[in-house]
Amino acid sequence: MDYLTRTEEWLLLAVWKLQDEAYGLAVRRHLSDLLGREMSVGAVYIPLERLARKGYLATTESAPTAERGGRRKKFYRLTPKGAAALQAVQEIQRAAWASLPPFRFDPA
Amino acid sequence: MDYLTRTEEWLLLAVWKLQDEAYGLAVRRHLSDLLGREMSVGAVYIPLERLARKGYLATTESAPTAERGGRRKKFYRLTPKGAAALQAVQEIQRAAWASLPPFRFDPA
DNA sequence: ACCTATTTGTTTTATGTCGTAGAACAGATC
DNA sequence: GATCTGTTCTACGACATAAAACAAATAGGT
Repeated sequence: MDYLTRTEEWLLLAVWKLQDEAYGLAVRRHLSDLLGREMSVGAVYIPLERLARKGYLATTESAPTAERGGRRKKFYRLTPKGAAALQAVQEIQRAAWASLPPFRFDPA
Repeated sequence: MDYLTRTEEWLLLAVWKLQDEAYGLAVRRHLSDLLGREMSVGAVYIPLERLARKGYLATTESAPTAERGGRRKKFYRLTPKGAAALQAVQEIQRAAWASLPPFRFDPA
């Protein structure tokens, strides 16, 4: 596609919004919430890693936290390249939705 | 995904905009134009057929026209179901982009 | 009139990437 | 050790794409 896919866009936006709390499961909760439907674990982690590999996200490992099950988290943050990709796709979106005629459907 | 993919969205919008002239190659030209990059033939026809199969588009065959290479065209038009799917995905988009903090990147 | 090159259009084929569910694994606290 | 939070791995279906094949029409020279 050369442009971000939709899930890629949503993941980048989730990371952006969550700021310092953007790790896998938090992103998953955020998006499940947004979409009104549970996302599978793989549907989040795999694309996140791909986005990191491509330079749209940067990662840092946290130290383990003092919480029940407090395993070390892998935090993501949006890179300038990621922000640029978001902007690019949003501009296309705007253009694609611009100046549509009114919707009519004539069964025929 | 359960939501339209991005190419599906763009294809539906192109069909919508082209109205009575929405056949494969016209859609391809329109989108290549919009995206500023040539789309392959398959990248248009295959998803279009899938969208028709799923009920987002309806099709009608034209009679051959009196033009050079005037082979019969296969016209698509957006169905109410297609319009509803577009609206659904657009609402999620709006929500996803809402209330983002300002973008900052601390290399670190 | 014919014949073949060209044009417009659609279908098919093959392949790589993406999306997804779910199980497995890891490491911490209770 | 049971349980909780978190990440990685595995396997498979769906989607995206390029390019070739196929189809059916006209154009134009002879």
